Amino acid sequence: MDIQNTQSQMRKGVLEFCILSIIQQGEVYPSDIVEKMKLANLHILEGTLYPLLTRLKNAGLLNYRWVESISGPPRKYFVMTEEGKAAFEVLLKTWNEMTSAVNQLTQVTNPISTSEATAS
Amino acid sequence: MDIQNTQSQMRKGVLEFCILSIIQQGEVYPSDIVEKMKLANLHILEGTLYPLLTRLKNAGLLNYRWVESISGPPRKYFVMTEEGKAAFEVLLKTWNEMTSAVNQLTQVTNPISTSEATAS
DNA sequence: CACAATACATTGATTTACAATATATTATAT
DNA sequence: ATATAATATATTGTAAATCAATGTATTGTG
Repeated sequence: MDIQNTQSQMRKGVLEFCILSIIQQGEVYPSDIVEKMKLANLHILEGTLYPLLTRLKNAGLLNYRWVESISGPPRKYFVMTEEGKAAFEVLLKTWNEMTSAVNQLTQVTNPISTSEATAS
Repeated sequence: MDIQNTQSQMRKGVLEFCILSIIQQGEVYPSDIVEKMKLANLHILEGTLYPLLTRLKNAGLLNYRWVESISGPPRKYFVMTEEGKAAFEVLLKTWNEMTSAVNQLTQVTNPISTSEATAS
């Protein structure tokens, strides 16, 4: 167990969120996603991406259409479903709440003021 | 596969980071950690926490000392090693870089208002 | 001495990212 | 035509980690 492992875990946690976000911004095929993720320093491999896209498609969050390519086999271009857009909004809220909570937990200069810290 | 799964993944990714942060802020025993995580809406179970603390201890990031309790068996109070403090600084940097990247990727136009994050 | 409360710890199942490899399509060279 | 290279989708086997359930141990109380 080393730090790199923990860093890797951090990135894993947001993979689906980021990929949904990329697809929401416009139709893309898998290689586009790999490229955009790499630009954000969030590397993802094809062996990870294809099963993930299949899971999201089966869950009803994504759809795809075949598009002919001028230089190779046809590509699967992915788009968000309405359900996918709604799911992304929920995840965006979760992301903002979680980063806020983690920032409070990890970057406090004062002890956590738990005014509501009564028993469970 | 549903949204709750993805939300859960997000939280998993920052578990070790948050736990190191809690221990860095002061000696705690496992139940303290569970409680503090719950207050941050980042729930962790004992079956997850004990192996995780053992991993961090074996990796040289943590140490512990036994402390007698007035109402039950003795407790393991955990403290950071120097190596652990250094590792936490690295993870803090990773966290800030990653959140910045994800926020750019997801095109968050409004900064999170709850923290005074002016870092990096 | 039995029982409850507290605390540390392990086991088995499930999930999932990754590395390696497989399958399929198109264009180019010979 | 056929072989080869490039591009693209897809699967398999392995390893790591969380979780639910359960186990072990210590202390105090009736």
